[in-house]
Amino acid sequence: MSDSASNSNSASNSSSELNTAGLRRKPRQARSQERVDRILAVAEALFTTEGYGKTTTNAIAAQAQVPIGSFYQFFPDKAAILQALTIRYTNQLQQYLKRLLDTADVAALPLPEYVEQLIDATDQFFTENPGYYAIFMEAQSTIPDFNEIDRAADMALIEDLSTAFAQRNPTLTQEDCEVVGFVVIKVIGNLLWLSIDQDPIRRQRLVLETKKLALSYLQNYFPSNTSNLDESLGSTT
Amino acid sequence: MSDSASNSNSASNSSSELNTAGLRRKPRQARSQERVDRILAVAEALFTTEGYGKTTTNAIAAQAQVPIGSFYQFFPDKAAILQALTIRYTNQLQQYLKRLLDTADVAALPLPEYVEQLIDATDQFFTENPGYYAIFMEAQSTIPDFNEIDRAADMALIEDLSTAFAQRNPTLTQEDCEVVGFVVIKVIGNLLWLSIDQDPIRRQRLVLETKKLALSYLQNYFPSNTSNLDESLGSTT
Amino acid sequence: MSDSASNSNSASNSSSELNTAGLRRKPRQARSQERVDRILAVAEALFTTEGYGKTTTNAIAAQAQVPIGSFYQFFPDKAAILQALTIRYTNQLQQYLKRLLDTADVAALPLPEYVEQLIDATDQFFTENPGYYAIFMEAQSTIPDFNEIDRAADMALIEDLSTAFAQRNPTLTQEDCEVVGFVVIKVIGNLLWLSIDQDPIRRQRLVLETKKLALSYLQNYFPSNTSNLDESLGSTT
Amino acid sequence: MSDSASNSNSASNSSSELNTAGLRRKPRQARSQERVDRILAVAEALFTTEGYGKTTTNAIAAQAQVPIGSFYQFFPDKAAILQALTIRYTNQLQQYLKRLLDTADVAALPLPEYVEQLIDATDQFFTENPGYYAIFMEAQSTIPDFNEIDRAADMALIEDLSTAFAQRNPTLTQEDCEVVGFVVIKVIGNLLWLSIDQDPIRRQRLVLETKKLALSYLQNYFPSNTSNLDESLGSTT
DNA sequence: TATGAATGAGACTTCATTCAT
DNA sequence: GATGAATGAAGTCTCATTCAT
Repeated sequence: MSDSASNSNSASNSSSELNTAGLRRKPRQARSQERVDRILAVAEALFTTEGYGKTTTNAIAAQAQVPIGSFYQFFPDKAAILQALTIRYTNQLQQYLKRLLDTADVAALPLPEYVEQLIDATDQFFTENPGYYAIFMEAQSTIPDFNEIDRAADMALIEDLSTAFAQRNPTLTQEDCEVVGFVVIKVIGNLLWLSIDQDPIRRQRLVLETKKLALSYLQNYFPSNTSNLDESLGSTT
Repeated sequence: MSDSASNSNSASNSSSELNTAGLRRKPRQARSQERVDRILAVAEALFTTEGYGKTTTNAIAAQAQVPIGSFYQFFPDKAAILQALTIRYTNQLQQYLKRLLDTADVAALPLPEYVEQLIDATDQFFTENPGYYAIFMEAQSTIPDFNEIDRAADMALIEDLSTAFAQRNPTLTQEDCEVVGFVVIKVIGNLLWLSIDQDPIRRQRLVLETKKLALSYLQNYFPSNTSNLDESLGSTT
Repeated sequence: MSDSASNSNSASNSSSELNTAGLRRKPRQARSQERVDRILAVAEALFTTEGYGKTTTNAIAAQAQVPIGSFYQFFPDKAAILQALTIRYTNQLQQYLKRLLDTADVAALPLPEYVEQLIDATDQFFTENPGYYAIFMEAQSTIPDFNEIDRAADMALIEDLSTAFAQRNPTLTQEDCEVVGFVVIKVIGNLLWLSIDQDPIRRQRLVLETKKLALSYLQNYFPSNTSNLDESLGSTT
Repeated sequence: MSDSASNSNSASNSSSELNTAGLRRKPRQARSQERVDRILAVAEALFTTEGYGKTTTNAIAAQAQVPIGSFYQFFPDKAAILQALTIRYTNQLQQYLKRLLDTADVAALPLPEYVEQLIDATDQFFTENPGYYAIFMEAQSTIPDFNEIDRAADMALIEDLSTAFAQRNPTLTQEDCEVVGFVVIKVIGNLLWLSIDQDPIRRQRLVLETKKLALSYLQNYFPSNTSNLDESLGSTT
């Protein structure tokens, strides 16, 4: 409470910026940030298990052990928390993939391996964050103009990918890179999310198909000498 | 199911069955059917423009000129109407595509043209039914176990596609056909829906990319001698 | 909806119209009307004793033994009940005075006696309806544009007076009559209301002064041969 | 109180005393006094435009650039500010009229001119302080026993008038003077306030009627040789 | 069967006031 | 003394659903 220093490492720093989006008041003090974090964590859980519509702000506040009045000091309304959650998620995924993509080895990987890494990473992220897509979709249908709000957050992610693409094939226009990045991100996200609640075997198959899909598509833009997909990705079980 | 000829004798039958899903009472009389139709039409409009959460059952009933009491004779609760809507939509899309796929000419088309037709048809359906995907997503996050409910409706659509695939390449297993059908349907749906509220130029580009994506992917399962995608699909404007 | 005839007598009509103002739904059934009446009665009491701000809609509904949901079926919001109350009051006062003024004897009375009757009647009305003015003032400061809303209701009252004036002195313009009516009504109302919570002696004096004031003023417009006010009104105690 | 010369030595004294009423702590320092003044100014504006009920203490404090914590060091609660405002207003009006009445020339004026000056001054005060009456009425219905609280403040004003009356007609008892003062003050206040939001022509007429009313009434207590009201007040435009 | 007035739990949100810093 | 984040009781109002007519 009275601890004077709490931010000597810059790691937590970036994470604290993430939660700032859509907030009414930027929580400067450590306790406030903890509260916001608790609120988001509880909200994520409730939205996922009960659904957005059936989750009440009072329930969120109560479970997060934050007075409802304080809740509304941080979030202007119920929808804001949904928005904060999606933005936080998008940023987390971006960080997650950025760490992967920025690794020199990965960037230099042949396309098939590259795709495999990308998709495995995304898959892992989804597994670790089961609420991601569900919350995304809820936001989609609940928040007016969500697409525009989201586009900004999404952009960072797509641009990272786009940059990697541009390095891999300098002849592509920026437009090309962005569109391809958009398609890849969205398709992977959709397919992996659909695979989540399937039985393990089918799930594994869907992940494999996702890789096949992405790779086949990307090869249009990154021609290589690898001609046999099955060889590079391994065959079906 | 795989019979290529669509029988004309039980035409009205299938259409009346469509709206039966999730209904409390099968409306036998013409007036009831009209009412159900009006309810669905109004609900579709309101869900799309206002969002599911902000649409009240009373508003739906009022606009559909159906007494609220009667409303609850057809639909057990608010969610049921969402379910009925998604099922109706899925069936409509299935009918829509079935009509296309069942045409002998189309089935015999080379893969690129086939894909093009499939995607253009889906795109058109989305354009004509702007609420489709939005309602789908709402159902996803609102109705518990929606995926399982939906899977049945989806199945018919996927099976149609699957059957077409089997005819095109008899060496594929049924499992393969179904998975590929699932992937194609979902990916096309997702991408086309994302393109809907984009500006025309970007939208056109996304449709093109969708075709590229689907074709590249399908060529893994339907090898042919067409090697140049751009030739077969035409280049960007 | 299907009731073909419902307005053969005009007597109860006017009384039922009174409470209709500002209502969300016109209560057609007897039970509904009773409820509205109970709500108004309870609200009047609570507004007077507790004040408008401290009176809750739930308290009103509870004391009136009307479910809060039903309450909001009749009144769109808390302010509407205030408005209904003021309009009802104005109408009641109008009815009250009209009955007096319409009496042939009264209309023919010399001005001093006429004024005396008018003020005594108003005083009695205020005594019988202690909430009148308080609620009026609350409405004044709570409802935006209340003055305009009120003006209509007020008009009837003023016009009755105005008509009586015109008969008494045909040389007056309508404009004159209305302004004088307005001044008399407002001044009497204000002064009598101020006298309500004073001790009896002072109160009686204030009523007397009110009569003196009104009479002196009116004599500007209705010259007569009565020259000594004290004679006609009696002298101070 | 009735001394005709207004002392110049304790000028700032009186002004600082004005805001002291109902305050928790007498602000000794200049900054505190500024703050109280700012609070009152902002509150007056907000109460007038938004209404008392919809104005929050936090909003007042924020707009007055006074920390909410400090706010509560000056005012025990929200109602206190309303009370302070009314008392300040009453004092201001008293000062305003006192300055007028204390002028030897005015006191010696014939009754019609005297009344005219009094009413014009009051009218001007209302015009310059548009929130006066509204805030008065709000206090009336919000603060319990406001009448008693107010009576003290009012008394000074009435006593000034009462004194002037006594000088004008020494045969009147003090009781008479006070009652007449009360009636005149209240009636003028009420009528002028009602005229404020009317169109200019009607407003002018109402001011004229107010003069006629007051003069007619006062002539009962101050008989003179002026017999024609219209001559002395001028005729309508 | 058809109707729509009635219901009331509970949703979201506000704001006067406090008190730890 | 000064500050403003924190508080939570309580307010207004909604709406899915029922059931008496």
